[in-house]
Amino acid sequence: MNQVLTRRQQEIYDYLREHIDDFEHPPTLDELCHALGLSSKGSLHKQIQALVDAGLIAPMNNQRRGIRLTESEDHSEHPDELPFLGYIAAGRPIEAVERQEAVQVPESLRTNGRCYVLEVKGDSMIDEGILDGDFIVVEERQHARNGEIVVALVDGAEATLKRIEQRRDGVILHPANASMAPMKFAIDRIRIQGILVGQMRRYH
Amino acid sequence: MNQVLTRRQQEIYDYLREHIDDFEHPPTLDELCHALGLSSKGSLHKQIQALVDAGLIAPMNNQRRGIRLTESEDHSEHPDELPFLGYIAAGRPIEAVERQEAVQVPESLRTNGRCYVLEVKGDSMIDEGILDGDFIVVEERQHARNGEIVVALVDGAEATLKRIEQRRDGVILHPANASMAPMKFAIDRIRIQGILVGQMRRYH
DNA sequence: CTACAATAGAACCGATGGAGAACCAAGGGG
DNA sequence: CCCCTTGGTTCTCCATCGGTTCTATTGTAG
Repeated sequence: MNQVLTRRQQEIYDYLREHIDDFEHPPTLDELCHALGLSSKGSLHKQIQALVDAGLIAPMNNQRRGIRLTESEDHSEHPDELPFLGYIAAGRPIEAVERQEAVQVPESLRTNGRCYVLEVKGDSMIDEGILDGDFIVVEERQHARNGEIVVALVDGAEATLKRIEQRRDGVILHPANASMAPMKFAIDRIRIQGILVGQMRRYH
Repeated sequence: MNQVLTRRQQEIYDYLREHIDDFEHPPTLDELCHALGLSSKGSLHKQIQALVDAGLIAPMNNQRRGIRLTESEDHSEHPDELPFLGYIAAGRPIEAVERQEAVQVPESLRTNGRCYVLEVKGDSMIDEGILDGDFIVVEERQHARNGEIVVALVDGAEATLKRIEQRRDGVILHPANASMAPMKFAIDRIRIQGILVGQMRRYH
């Protein structure tokens, strides 16, 4: 069963991991075809079947309930905890914490995607109510919609937390601090690492 | 018993979770049919039966008006949940929520005392990074140290979230919003209801 | 050239959801 | 105590949706 995926299979699987939650219900083959720009559900079915064989998609034996990813079992033991990866400060790489810890995060502050927790250092997002010392919940994702707050990697080195605006001719990162100016970059200098989905602060 | 729901079954279950409280009594099949736009209670019954088999609806053996959701067993013991009491807006009493709900709150955001959760309305604490729509965790307590952020009751009527300064001759409540001024009260006009110990925000 | 991935498209067919009728049990009113 | 209403249960019938299978075509790597 476990074999290597073809390039297309990998593409489709990646697409599913990212977008399966965009669907109201688990998508049918036809819906997925449309979303992927295919026009033959027969073709798609072959790819899906390969992913089923690889154990990545729940097999649906002639049932009609749409396509679901197999549950990743690594969430099993601590369903209410997410990994704490380290500290993020504007303009420096994410400073990883030496030994991986876990942080309790309520369901409502996360998504179904892969999430992790960072602690914010610095005041670059202070006007959005994100303060030094706050914990943020980030969903691992490579694409963002304009206006979302993202963890972005500049030149593969500096990590930063900013509101993003993606244009044809470049990417603008907007800090939320009156004393800092937006910065514009060529598209290929920016890599999105995740999207801000939650935030927590303690006062004691 | 436990199997995956079909699309329609999921729809109907979602509908029930959402609207079952709209009915005066637990609904009859006919009422549900009407609400769902069906015209045959026989058909509906088939779907309901599937949900019963899936363990989501309490089996109703020939009882009338017997459609009830099975208590989600996760209500049983949730040490990680706190009661959600309602909304707090500066200058108004706490607006209690009709039916008490619970909110997951990580341990790190609460204390050992009795805690509860409120949703913030308004911008009076914006400069402390507490925005409209944020959830705050409050420890029930009658006394505060100066500088703590408290839920205070003014004249037994208005609830408000402010940083507190207690002096010999009165109590000063400091908003965290440049456009609002601190207010001073006689000591006996203010009753402290709780202390801010945590805060959560969701971005999705 | 051969092998294989990828797609289009048609054809197939069984699961699903819905209509409607018949049946049955409980309760209320006379 | 009987009858009628209300509402749950069971049944058959049927259209359609959606997963599956097949074949044909094209592109590409070896």
